[in-house]
Amino acid sequence: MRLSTKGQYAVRAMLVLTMRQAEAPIALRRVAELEDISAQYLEQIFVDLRKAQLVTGVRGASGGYQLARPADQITAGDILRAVEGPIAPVECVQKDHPEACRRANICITRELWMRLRDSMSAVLDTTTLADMAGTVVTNDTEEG
Amino acid sequence: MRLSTKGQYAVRAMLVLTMRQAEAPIALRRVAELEDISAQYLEQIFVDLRKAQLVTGVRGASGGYQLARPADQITAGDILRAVEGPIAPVECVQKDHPEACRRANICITRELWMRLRDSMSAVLDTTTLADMAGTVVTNDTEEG
DNA sequence: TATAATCCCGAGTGAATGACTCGGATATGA
DNA sequence: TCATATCCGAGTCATTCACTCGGGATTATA
Repeated sequence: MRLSTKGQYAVRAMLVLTMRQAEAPIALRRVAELEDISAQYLEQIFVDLRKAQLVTGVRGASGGYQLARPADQITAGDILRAVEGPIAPVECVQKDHPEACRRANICITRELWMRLRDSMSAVLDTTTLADMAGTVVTNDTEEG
Repeated sequence: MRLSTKGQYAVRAMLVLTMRQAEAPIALRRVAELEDISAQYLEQIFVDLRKAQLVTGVRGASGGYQLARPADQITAGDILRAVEGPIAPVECVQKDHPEACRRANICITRELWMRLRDSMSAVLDTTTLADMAGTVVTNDTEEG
């Protein structure tokens, strides 16, 4: 029942983009340094984030990444779904699941997993990057 | 963000014990048959459940397993913690975690993970076996 | 117009985990 | 005594995780 580092890194990286939001895009390498994440691994993560249209990449020298939407319109759920797939404790309660398993109608545990999924979504889908950035005590993001 | 099959099997197995609760203990092999789970794998799961004092094993012929407490005093959280460890989306927000990570005080994402953890616990720790068994429409547990 | 900086992309890798299996030892009711 | 159980440690095989490697395409800037 653990989040992968991919998910954690993605949220942290998105928060860097949020807090350093300016005219100029910020380079992946810079994000990696600030958050102490392997740049090459972070690259893969940004591929997912870009495909999910959460960030836009600017190529060429002095390029980088920017949020694709305002920070109050991107939730933690958006980010996690982009890099980790559907938020569901078990496969049979995925929102977009094509077919239910054949014991769905008699499955007692299914209701539990649905309620668990919903309680997770409730937190993740209502917490935006702006919310999170707002809780910061204006510390630097650098290592402490 | 997926539960392992171990956790799912554990809950299903405990529900079998709940619903077939009688004088006699029920054999592991029977539970495995009813729920279509590998008996040898289920054995490992019952080791965890027994160590967590959620079930008691009765050895010898016509032995088996029983709930160690009434079904309304065992929660889904008890079961999952027994077989999967602490319920926490990331390590740094485990309830029994010995030391916080060194960036805990400046870590923005930590609060999100704590809220996520709490929302998960809220569901899992308030749902008992009795609750779940109560929702059943008196169908047989056999495959359908 | 070089050139360095940057994003973009597919593939590979080594360790860890997940989901089991195997082979037994121990206890006990019939 | 013997079949039926729980108990227990170890082994296996596939998958996933958390990266690394080696390039190609694009673009500001010197």
